Formats: sequence, structure tokens, C-alpha cells
Amino acid sequence: MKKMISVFKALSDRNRLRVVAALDAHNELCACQITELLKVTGATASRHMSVLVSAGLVESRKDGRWVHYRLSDNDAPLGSVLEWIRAEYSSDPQILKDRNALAQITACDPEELCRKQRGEECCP
Amino acid sequence: MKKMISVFKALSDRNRLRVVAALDAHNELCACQITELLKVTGATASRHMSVLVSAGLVESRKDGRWVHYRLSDNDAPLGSVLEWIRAEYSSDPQILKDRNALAQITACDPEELCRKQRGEECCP
DNA sequence: ATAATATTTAGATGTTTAGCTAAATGTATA
DNA sequence: TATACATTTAGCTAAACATCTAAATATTAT
Repeated sequence: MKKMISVFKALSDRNRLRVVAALDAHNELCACQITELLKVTGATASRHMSVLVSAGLVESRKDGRWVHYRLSDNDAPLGSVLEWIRAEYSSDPQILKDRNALAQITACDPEELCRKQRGEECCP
Repeated sequence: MKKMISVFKALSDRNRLRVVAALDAHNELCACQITELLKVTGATASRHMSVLVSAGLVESRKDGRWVHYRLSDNDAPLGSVLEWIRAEYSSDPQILKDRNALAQITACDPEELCRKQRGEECCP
């Protein structure tokens, strides 16, 4: 019951659903890329990711200063929940916008992206 | 996206999950039975049910003064979400307790149950 | 018509949560 | 070792929410 509630709570936020969709398309994204996608503070993005991780929906991998996130390969029953999400968002305007944004974001080296995030001019 | 969020929000509350489990076992329950199961005010139960109905998870049928609720027969993808819930809660202590409580509650005529709820002595 | 009654809505209160800024943590590089 | 830096944690505020009580609504029975 607690597990179920934490999963549903994790999935009942707009920004976290956007992240799930993003991770479903690009199988790994780092914290700064997610921050850029959501257009929120790094702190806020980090908080969202910790909710998804605690719910068991996402796994994180630390690589030096960077943290990379990916969807956990969930067991079949929970997998079917993701199946439903996938079906629902495949036509969602926000998610489609995000897809384009992500193309830009991932085209740019994370190194560059972070430079941009602290105000220096670089990749679009 | 809005639909998804409302579904997940609806499912991310302990008491509403208990109701979903209850409706999955007994295919129709009236407001007073749900009130009795959750041990909350009628007003609170009503609020919870309206959340489940707005999310499209539950349908209501009015019959005189009584309102009966049942699970909507959801399309396949969302159905699989309920499938996961079913798998998860089949061994949940709270849900098992609820099953016994429901046996008592449904054994007693709703008419009687309501009498009990306003303080008169009757069915156990 | 009036009274009784099952459910819903309104209003109030305490708790949770998403977001921010600022400080802390841990890692890499000069 | 000292500095730069990506991420996380702490502390705050405003909005959302679960619950209650009291009032409103709608339906049956007298």
C-alpha cells in the first residue's frame, strides 16, 4: 500500500510525468539536462528526481560531478502502468514540445549546458 | 496529461485506494457503506468519491436518497493500472482487514446501517 | 405541506507539497 | 591544497489537500 501510494504520488505531478516521458525517449539524462527541460531550479529538479527514485521508478548513476538518471526496468505489473502513460502522452502537446526541446538539449554537450545555466553564453 | 494527473492524484490517497479495492470486490457499494468502511464523516467520503468520479475511475448511480458507486469499466490501458493495483493489494494487511469489515457492512441492510450511523443501536 | 433523512457543498483548520534562495556536500582541476 | 563546480539539503512561502462541522439540497414518508 505504501509502495503504491508513493508510486502514484510520484506520477501525479506534471513535471515528474514530463521527466518520465523524457527518460522513456532518451534512455539516460543528467540532472542539468532535466533542469533545462523543466526550466526550474537545479534544486527543484533534484527534489523531483529524488521523489521518482524513492518510488522506485527511476535509478541514478553517479559519474564524477554528474548524476545520470534512467527509468528502472520495472516488473511487468508496474511496467503496464508505464505502458498506459506511454499511450496517453504520445499525443500530448506538452510532451511533443518537450521532445523538440530535448533534441536541442541533448545535442549540446552537458559541459556546455551547465556553462549556459550559470549565465555564460554558449550552445542554443 | 490532465487526465493522467487526475487519475494518479485520485489513486495516491490511502482511503481512495481502499475504496477502489472495496469496489473491486463488491461491485456496487452505497455512500453510507463507504463511509462506514473508512470510518470518516459522510462529507469526507463524499469528497473522496467525487475525486474518483472526476478522474473517471468510478461511476455513480442515484437511487432515491441513496447513491451507489461502482468501478467504471475502463479501457484496456487504464485497466492494466487497476490490474497492478489488484496485484499489489491482494496481500495488503489493511485491505484484508477491509475485506472482513465489508463482509459485516454488506451483511447489514443499508437502511439499518444508516440508522446506526446516526447513533441508533442496531446491526453490529 | 411538513418532517425526516441520505448525500453534497461551504467554510475552517492543520498538514503536505512544489517552488524558490542560500548553504552544504562531494568531486575534479589548477 | 585551494578553487571551481554539479548536485543535494535546509529553510521558507504559497498553494493544494484531507478532514471536520454546519448548512444546503434533494428525496421519501407522514
